[in-house]
Amino acid sequence: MAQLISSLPPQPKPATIPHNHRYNHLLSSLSSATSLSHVKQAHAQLLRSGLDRSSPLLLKLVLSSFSLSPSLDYALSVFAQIPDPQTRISNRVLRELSRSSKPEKTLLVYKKLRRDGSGIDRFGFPALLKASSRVEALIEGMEIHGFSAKLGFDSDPFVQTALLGMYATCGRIWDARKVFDKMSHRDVVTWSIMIDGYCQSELFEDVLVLFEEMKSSNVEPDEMIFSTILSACGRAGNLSYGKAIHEFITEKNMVTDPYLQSALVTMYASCGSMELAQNLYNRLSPKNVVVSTAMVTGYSKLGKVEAARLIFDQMAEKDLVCWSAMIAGYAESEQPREALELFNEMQDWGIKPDQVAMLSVVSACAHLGALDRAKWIHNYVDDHGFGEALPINNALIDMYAKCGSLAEAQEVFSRMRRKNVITWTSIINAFAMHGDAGNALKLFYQMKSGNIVPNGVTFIGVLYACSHAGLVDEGRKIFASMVNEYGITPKHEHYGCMVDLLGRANLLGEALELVEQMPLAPNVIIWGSLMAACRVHNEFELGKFAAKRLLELDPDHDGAHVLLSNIYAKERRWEDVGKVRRLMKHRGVYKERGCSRIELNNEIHEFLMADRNHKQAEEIYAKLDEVVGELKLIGYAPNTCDVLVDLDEDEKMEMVLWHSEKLALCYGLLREEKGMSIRIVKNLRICEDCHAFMKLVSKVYQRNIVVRDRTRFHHYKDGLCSCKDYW
DNA sequence: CTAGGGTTAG
Repeated sequence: MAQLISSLPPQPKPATIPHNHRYNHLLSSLSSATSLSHVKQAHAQLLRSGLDRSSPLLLKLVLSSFSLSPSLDYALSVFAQIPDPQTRISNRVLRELSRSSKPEKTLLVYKKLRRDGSGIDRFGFPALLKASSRVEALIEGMEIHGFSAKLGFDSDPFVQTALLGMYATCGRIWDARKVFDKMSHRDVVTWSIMIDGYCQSELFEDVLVLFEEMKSSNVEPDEMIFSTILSACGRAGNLSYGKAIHEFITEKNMVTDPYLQSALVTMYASCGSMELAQNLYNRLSPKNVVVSTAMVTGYSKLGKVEAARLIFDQMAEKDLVCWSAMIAGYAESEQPREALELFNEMQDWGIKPDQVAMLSVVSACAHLGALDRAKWIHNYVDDHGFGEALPINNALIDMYAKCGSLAEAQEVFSRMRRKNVITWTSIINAFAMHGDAGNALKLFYQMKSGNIVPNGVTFIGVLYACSHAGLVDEGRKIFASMVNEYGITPKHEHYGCMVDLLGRANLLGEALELVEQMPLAPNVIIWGSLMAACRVHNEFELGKFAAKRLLELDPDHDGAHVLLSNIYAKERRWEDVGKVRRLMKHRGVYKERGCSRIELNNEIHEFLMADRNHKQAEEIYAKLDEVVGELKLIGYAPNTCDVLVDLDEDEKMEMVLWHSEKLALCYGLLREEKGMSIRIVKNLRICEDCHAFMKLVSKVYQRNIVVRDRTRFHHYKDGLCSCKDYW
């Protein structure tokens, strides 16, 4: 057919070809067109043949342009050339646009139609409203609502359902409900949008009530509405209702539906019960990719990444989504090396990452904290066309900051043409975690003057910065403005920052007052912050109180046990010390083993505490002896107060000296060129002794040392640390 | 000619 079209004479002779022949010919050309150039040729013929008012042909032309054009622009220009398009043509254009990748263009066409006074009927409104929902354009949606009412279409059930959906996706659940209540006829689709709206607004109780109402109004539930309900059960953590729905579905023989299978697995996983998910999964045969991926994600989110890997390895065919689920699983389970390894393996299989997969990879590298690897990934991002994507750039800022390079984080930030609240939050947080409160606050004010509205996450970074710089009044003001100016309800994290802020400034009474007055029940974060402040300021009584509250909530919290036993030791209450120790032994509480990484020549070296597995272990321990000797000359004495196990003082001293960050540091001293910074990433918080040790080494050996611990960065230079000894 | 509303895994 392509041959036929291109061999047509440029000027068909109208006189010799009958009208309906030309009509049929063009119609069949358009129907069989397989590329945009065919459509363009047919378009040209259409214009020449005098059939350019024939609406079936024009409709066919518009539809072919939409389905064959790589961009929507050609289709839109075809549409624009139609002098006075019939309503059914413009309806189709609205429909195509509203489902396209550029739904906002629907609203532009709407405005044009309104300007031209062209008709929009009850078939056009659902498309317009769908477009408004997709871009969350509430104002436009309401205007369209008004217009549809003026024309009397707001009593059409399809228009009403679309209105309902528009309000629900724009977060206006009560406006949605108003439309719903006015409807005289509701079918399963109506109920399903309404229920999904409640689910999106996290009104899970209402979801279940509504579902009961639906059943009693004799509307038969279908597969789709069950998957909506199941997701509500999962998000609400309502396992018993979820199970009931499962039984219901089983009775109706619907468990063969792949959508429902994955909805069930996701529901069980969100309720924390992978046993039930696995139970169901075992009975499925064959198992499709989607449900297997749901299993992988379910296990990963519960921290059972090995179980996830087992499912993953058993999958017969693997697509991009399941690869990225597994990569994200490792990235979020603190196994960034496995995540990056898997990413390489995925590429070996010839699977190209998309933006979502790329985000997991960037985040894995952020967890890893390896700067050279970060630069490699940044290059990869640019080379594979992700360099302009906003979410990717936001993740790059975070990655560079967590790999210790504020400069590169800033570089990414300043090159970005578009910035959103996440961009600003990321750069503010970057400065905050490096202890540069001045720049963090400067950026915060810059952001506000640029009319970017901060959200709850932004304030965590800003308050964190204030706390670590001792800016008490500034912090108080900002906390107040968060509540009063921005109407953000503080969460535990915010109160935790405030407790930290006050605690650091030795305003422990005020910190306690805040804890007692806050409307939330204090959790592990809050008591942990208070306890840490007490540790720094040697506030034994309050420290014991906070540690005990913490242990009530988390009986296995290692830090609280350590603090309690240390305080008892300082008070020479040996019996209590013994009690705590026995309790810990009984409960099997022990500190997560310290682990530090250092990257040298693109290779990542990992050290566990007291690790002798490294191939240069001998040299490293010799270097350690040398460094310790050197430091002792200027007054260093190992400080064993953070050592947890019950040992005599000499043994404790050895334990402290074998902390993983000291081993990594010595390896860095051996291998890293003079003048280069030594960068270490640690899984736990750095202990007092290692902190003092790093400071001294930075002075004696004239080295800049950068240590990332569990919560922040320490930059050591000339015997001082950027954290000013509070962390 | 015959158009419109709701789903699944990262």
